[in-house]
Amino acid sequence: VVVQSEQRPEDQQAPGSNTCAGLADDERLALMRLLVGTHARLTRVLGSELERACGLPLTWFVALVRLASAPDNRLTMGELSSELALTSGGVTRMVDRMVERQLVERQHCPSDRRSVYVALTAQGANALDEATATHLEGLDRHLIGPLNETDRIALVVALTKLGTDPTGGCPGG
Amino acid sequence: VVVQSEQRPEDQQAPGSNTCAGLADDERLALMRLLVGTHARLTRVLGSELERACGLPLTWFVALVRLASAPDNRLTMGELSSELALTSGGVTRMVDRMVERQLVERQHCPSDRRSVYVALTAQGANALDEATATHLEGLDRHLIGPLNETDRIALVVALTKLGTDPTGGCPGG
DNA sequence: TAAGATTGACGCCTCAATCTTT
DNA sequence: AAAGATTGAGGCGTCAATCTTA
Repeated sequence: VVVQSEQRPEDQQAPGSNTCAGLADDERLALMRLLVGTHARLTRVLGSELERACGLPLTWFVALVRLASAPDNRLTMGELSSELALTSGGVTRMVDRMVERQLVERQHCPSDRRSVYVALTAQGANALDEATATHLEGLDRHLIGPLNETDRIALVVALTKLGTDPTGGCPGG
Repeated sequence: VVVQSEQRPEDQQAPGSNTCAGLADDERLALMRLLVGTHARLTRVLGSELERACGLPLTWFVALVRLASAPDNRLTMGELSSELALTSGGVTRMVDRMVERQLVERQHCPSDRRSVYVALTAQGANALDEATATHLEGLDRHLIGPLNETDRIALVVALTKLGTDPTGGCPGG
């Protein structure tokens, strides 16, 4: 069921008028703005902290986590693409860079020779171990710390509902 | 006050072990993952809908909204940079592209000749008017629709607390 | 023909250096 | 010297075309 917000007077303006004076106060835009701003700030702070401490981009860390928790510590390119909300081409290039640093390696997939596995290396596992403490501490400080338990639970509930939106559009899924 | 999460057994593993088997279930990582995923999906869907319907990138729309609600429909580059969570260089290039499409124009700032105003043009105001209906409808469908009022309010509260984190790092602010 | 992955072209951002004005 | 804005170099992602295998 689609909830149609009640019509607001600001929504109806003569075309060519002084252009949406009250638009900045729109509740829907404000919420979106909040979400985008929070995401930007959080990824920026956590990313630079992790980069400084461990020389590891935040996106690589996420990829390493997914690989580490996958069966045999490996995933196909396509699976990784879904996990990271990246296009196929984007994953190819990210994996290229991670292979260069020997954090992961490509492996043939015997059951389907079109697919290629990307597998965690020992070096990748070590890097993940080292980075984990730093990142979890950053998460505690910037994401968990400012919220009480009620906030945190409500946030999970709301984001989960948004995540299961059937009209969604993921590149890799 | 920083809430220190209770120690989880998964956090302590022998170095060089099979590497963080339970890491994927960590509550903090899961919440961050949810936030990043929701942001990615939402900006992707709303962005492509707006682009298809009006030929306007989502980031431009946000910029136009900020300009439209500013005094005299204009902001300095630095102010716009803060509003959009973009670096100074990023804003320069974005404004370059918007000037090219005649949605905004640069104006000298008499009071401080180092600054330059970016001002909404009539054409920019029209583009904003046209895009607003599409975007608000998309917001209703993808952001407001899936949530009930309780969720929505809780989401605003939580994100606001995260936004006022004193340890934050904005490029333009 | 379709699916999985890669590649080339390109868009958009960041960082650091630079220029102008304060 | 410091602040506001711009520029060049470079990183990282998307899209569309391509190649290989099913």
